[in-house]
Amino acid sequence: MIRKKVTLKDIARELEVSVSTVSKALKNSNEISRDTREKIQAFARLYNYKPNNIAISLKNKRTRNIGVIIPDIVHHFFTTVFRGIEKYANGRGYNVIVCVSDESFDKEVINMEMLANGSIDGFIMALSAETQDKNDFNHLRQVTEQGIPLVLFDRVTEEIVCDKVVINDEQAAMEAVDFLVKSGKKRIALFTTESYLNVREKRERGYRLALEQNGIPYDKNLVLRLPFQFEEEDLSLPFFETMDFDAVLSVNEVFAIRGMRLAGKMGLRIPQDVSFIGFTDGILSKYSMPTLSSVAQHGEQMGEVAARMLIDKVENEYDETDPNSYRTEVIQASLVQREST
Amino acid sequence: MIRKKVTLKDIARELEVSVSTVSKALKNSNEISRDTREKIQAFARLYNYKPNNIAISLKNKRTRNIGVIIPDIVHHFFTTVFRGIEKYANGRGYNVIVCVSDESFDKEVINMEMLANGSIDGFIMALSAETQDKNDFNHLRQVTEQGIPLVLFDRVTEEIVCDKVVINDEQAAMEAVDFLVKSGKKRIALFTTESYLNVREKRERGYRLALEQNGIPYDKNLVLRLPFQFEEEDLSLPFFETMDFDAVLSVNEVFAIRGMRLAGKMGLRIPQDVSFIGFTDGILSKYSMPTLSSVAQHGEQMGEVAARMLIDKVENEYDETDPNSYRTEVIQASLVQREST
DNA sequence: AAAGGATACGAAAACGGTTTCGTGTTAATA
DNA sequence: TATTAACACGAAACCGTTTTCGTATCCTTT
Repeated sequence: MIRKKVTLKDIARELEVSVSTVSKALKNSNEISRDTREKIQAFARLYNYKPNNIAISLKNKRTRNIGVIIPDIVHHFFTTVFRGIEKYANGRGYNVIVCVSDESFDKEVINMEMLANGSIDGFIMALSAETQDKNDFNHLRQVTEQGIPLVLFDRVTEEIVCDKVVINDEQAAMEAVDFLVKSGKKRIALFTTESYLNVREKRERGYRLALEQNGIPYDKNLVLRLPFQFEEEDLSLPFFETMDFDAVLSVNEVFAIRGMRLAGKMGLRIPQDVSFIGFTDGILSKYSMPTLSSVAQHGEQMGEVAARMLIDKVENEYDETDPNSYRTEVIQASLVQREST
Repeated sequence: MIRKKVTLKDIARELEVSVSTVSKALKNSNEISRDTREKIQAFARLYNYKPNNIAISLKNKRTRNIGVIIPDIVHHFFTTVFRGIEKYANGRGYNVIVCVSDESFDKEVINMEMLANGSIDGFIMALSAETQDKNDFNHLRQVTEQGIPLVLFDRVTEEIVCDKVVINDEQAAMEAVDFLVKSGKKRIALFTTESYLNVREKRERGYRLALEQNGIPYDKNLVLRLPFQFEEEDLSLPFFETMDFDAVLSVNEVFAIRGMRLAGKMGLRIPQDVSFIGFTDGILSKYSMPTLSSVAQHGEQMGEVAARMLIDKVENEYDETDPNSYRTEVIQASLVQREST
C-alpha cells in the first residue's frame, strides 16, 4: 500500500546495473546503449521514479528555491508583489519560501539566517519598519558577503549595494497633487504614517515639491501623522475640527478610506466638497463607497522584475565587488481615477 | 571580501582533527575532551560556522519545510490562514514553501509533484476550484500513499482520508439567517457563486435549513448565482428588477459589498430597507460604507490548527492505514455585527 | 606485570544523486 | 595479425552532515 520513493540504487539493484549507468541512462546519455537506456527508462517510468530534490541540491549547491521576506502577508500590496514573484519564479523552475518579518527586526534577522544556510539561492525582500527605524543592515551585508544574491523591493536602503526595484513614488505623489490642483483644489491635506518608511518619505517629498511648483505654500497644519492602528475618534478630532482643506492625499489606502467615511458622516460631499486620493491601489479602493482614486503601484510587475533580476544573478556569473553589477529598476506608478476625484 | 561558508571539513583541516571529531565537538558530545571541544567551538564561533541545512535534510530525510498550496494569494482569507500557519510553524522550527494553484487543477498537480520530491515534510492545502469541479484527487492520493502527511483546510473533500480543518459553515449560515429573521426580515435573498465549492454548498444548505426551521418557504427566485468576476450591470438587473427582498445573505464579501453599493444607488436605506450579511470577515467588511456584518472565519486560528496537526503527524509515528489516525477539526465561525444589520 | 576499562579520537558508511575516469570488449584499421 | 579506436559500462569521488564502530593510549586494578 505505502510505497516509498524509488531511488537510483533501487533501480540499479533490480536491473543489475550500476547506479552510474542508471543515472546516465535517465539523462539519455549516449554513453549508454540504446537497449539499456530504454530498459532503464521504462522501468523508471513504471515505478514513477523522480529524482530527490535535496540530493540534487546538495550536489549542485543550488536549491532552485528563492527566499522572500516581507513585513506582512495579510497585505494587499505585498501579496500582489508576491504573486508576481511566484508566477515568474515558477516559470523558471523555482519555488518560493516565504518568511514574514512582522515588521520586526529580530524576526527578519532570524528568518534570513535560517534560509541563508543553504535553503535558498537568493533573497527578495522588503525591509521591516523596525529595520528601517534602527538603520541596522548587518544581516543583509552578511548575506551579500557570502555571495548570496539579494533584491530589495519597495522598502529599500541606500546602505546596501544590491539590485533594487522601487516605484517612482515621489513623481507619482507630485502628479496626484498636480491633478488635485488642476481640478481646482486649493488646500490639500496629507495623511501619513508615524513610523519611518522610505516610501512614506518619498511620497511626502513629492507632495511638498508639487505644492511648491504650483505656488501653494506648505502648511504643516495640513499634515496629519497617524499610527498604523487608530480609532476613528483619533482621526475625527484633528481631522475636522482643526483642519480646513478641500482635498486629501493619503500615503496609504486605509487612511483615505477612513477619511472618506468621516467626511461622509459629516455630511460632506465627495468629491465636490473634498476629494481623496490614496496610495496603493488595492481592493479597498475598488470597493469603497465612493470608490477611491488612487496611485496604482503595479505590484505584480514589481514582483516579476524582482524575480527576474534575482534569478539572472543566481544563474549567471557577475563581479560581486563591482557596483556596476547592480541596478535599480523603477516601476512607473499611475493614477487610477475613480469617484473620489 | 567574499568569504564562502565554512564547513566541518574546513574546520577539521585547520585544526588538524577529523571531521567526525568536529561534528561531535560542536554537539558537545563528551566523547571529545574538554580541551578539544572548546578549541573547536571557539574556532567555529569565530568563523561563524552554521551547518548546511541541505546536507542535514539529506541525512535525516527531514527538511523542516512544510508546503502550502492555496488557490490564490491575493486573498484575505487565505493569507489570514497562511499567517496562522507561518507563525505556528516558525515557532516549531519549520519554514513554509508556498505555491499558488491559481484555481487550476494542472498547476495544483505540478506544484505538488515538485514539492513532493523531498522538498517538504508535509502539505497543507485548500483545493482549487477546478479540482473540486473535476472531482479528481489522484495527486492527493499519490502523496498520502508515499506516506507524506497532508492536511486539508476550508476547501476539503470526502474522497481523501487525511486530517482536515473546516468551519461550521452550515451552522453559521443558519445563525445568520436566524438573526435576520429575528430582526423582522421576511424575504431573505441568497447571493452565491456559480462554480462548485464545498464551502458554498454548506452555506447554501444552512440557508435553506434555517428558512425551513423558521417556516419560511424556500423561493428559488431569491437565489442569485454570480460568476467570480462580474460587472455591476450584471447584478443590477436581476437584483432589483426581478427580485423582491428585505435582506441578503452572501456567501462571500465581494458580492455583499456590490449589493450594498447598488442598494445605496437605488436609494434604499441599509439596514432599514434591506440588510446584508456576508461571509468571510475580511478587510472589506470593516471598511465598507456602511460596514458589513459578516460571518468571521477565524482564519488565523484555522492555520494554526492545521499546522499543529501537520507537524504532529510529521514528528510522530502513526498508522497510516488506520482511518482513526485522522481527525477533522471544526473551527467555530461567529457573526460579527456591524452597520449593515 | 598482566589484564581490564576508560578515554579520546579517527575511519568509514550512509543519505541520493552527478560526474570523472578507468577498463574490458568488440570492431575497424594498418 | 597486431594496433587502435569506439563503445558500454562500472568504480569511486564528491556535495556536507551524522553516527556507528574500531582502536591506540593511558590508567587502574589484582
